[in-house]
Amino acid sequence: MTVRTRIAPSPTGDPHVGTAYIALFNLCFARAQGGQFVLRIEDTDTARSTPESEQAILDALRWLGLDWDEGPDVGGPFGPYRQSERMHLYADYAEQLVKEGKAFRCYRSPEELEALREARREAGLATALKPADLILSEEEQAQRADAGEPYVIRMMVPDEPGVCVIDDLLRGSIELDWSMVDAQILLKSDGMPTYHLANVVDDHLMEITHVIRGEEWISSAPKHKLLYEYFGWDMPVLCHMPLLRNPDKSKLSKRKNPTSILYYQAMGYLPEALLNYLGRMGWSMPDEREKFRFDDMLAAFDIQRVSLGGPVFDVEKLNWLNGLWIREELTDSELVQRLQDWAFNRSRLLAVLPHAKQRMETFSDLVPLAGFLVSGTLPLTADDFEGLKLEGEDLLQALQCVLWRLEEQRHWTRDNIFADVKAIADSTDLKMKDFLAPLFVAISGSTASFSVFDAMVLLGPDMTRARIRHAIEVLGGVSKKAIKRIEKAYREIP
RNA sequence: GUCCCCUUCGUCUAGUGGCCUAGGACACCGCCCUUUCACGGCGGGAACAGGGGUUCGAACCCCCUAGGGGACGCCA
Repeated sequence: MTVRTRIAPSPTGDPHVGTAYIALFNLCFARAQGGQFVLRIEDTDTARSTPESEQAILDALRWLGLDWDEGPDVGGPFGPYRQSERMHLYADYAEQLVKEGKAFRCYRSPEELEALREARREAGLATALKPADLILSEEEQAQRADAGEPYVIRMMVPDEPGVCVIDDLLRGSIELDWSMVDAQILLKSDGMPTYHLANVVDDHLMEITHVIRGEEWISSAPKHKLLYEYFGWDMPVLCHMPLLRNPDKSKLSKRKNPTSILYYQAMGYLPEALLNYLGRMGWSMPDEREKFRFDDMLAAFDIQRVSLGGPVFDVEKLNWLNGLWIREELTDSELVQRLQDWAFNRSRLLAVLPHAKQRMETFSDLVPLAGFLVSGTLPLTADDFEGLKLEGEDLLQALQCVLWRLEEQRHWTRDNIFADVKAIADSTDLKMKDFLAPLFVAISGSTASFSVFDAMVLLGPDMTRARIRHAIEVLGGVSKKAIKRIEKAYREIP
């Protein structure tokens, strides 16, 4: 048996630990059976996916020690959907389905769609829009086509009651109601395929035999199964992994937890330990060992040992495990090397020194001045924010707004960060200087520090957000009631 | 709201009908080690969501209820 699995991470700007988690299990599953693991980054959302973000994912996975095989390069990891010569592939397949009556052109506008969904909601029906709801009269269709209105291609789906049976490697048969399955868009009006079409076409062309993906995909499996049937292709074996969770059990998200691999890098975790920890999420060694290498995991791997309850990502246990790795697996000289590679290297120091140099009188000033750049969580207390112009509820609101704004920032440059912070500062009647003071404390632990914007650039988005989040916590946190009020104010900021 | 998935200590988990008076790990608490803090060692509290079946026997199989999560986009 040749097993090929693949991963289609969604680059939300940074390499997500959830992506590494799925990649790890794909890799173990494939290799344990002598198969291949083919990595493909699949994001047809051109607004957010960039060659840089895709490269960052590959780099992060390599840093963790994961690797992959070169498969038939149908998608290929480097922005395949932006390559225009490949674009027609998906359009061709979509057209083929239209010709066969298995898909149709849809000229409905977003407003019409919303109205249709609303009507269904009111009628107490599922909001899934069916072909019958969407298809226009022939005259109307022709009229909109002649007017050159944009259209999408949607797949036909059953309208009559019934269930679709999906077989899952871990969960057995899952019965999903066809009433929940809408006439999924296959080709967007910009000519891009949606995930659903691209995924099925690519998996087929790449001869993928097994798909291991997150649980959030279960409900769209019927669409995929239907597409395989429409095309007359064999469907891969499906396996849905549990979702990594925040401490409150919701799906792991950067609003509640650092999710970027880059953050764990910046915090100074060993890649071996982080990978080890991910291997303990929903999985265990037969002998219940806590500490193991990737090779050990591979040798003992059995997909049936995956437990289905969504595991909470517990930073405390990760910390313990990382400490264990440092103490037990690294010699002193190896540790020296790791530390040098991590932050005490030439290029890193060169990036920091220009900011510190102006304020240095002796070498020994460096660590007090710039130590916060290589620290993790700062030892802050509410007292550190005393005596500033901004205080109380206003302070929390300011920090929360900055945090939200920065969470949306995709391009982490000094200018962009400055613009983000300024926008929020302008919404208050404070001077920039006074507005910035608490931010200094949150980011660097002191009001006397070099430019907070330079510091944020050097710290990177995830560490910056973690620091602000920590500051909010130290200040007592934002109550549910306050969050509503702040959200309202936030929305009014241009 | 509708559909689906899930449910063992606070957290990660072992457990696939008798080995379970439910084991390990993190966290917490106590003691020891120690000039301090860690590390390490020893010990402690802490769970089968609830209710019905099936069975000689149920954490494990079935049903119902409850709780949690996910999905319901021209995002993946």
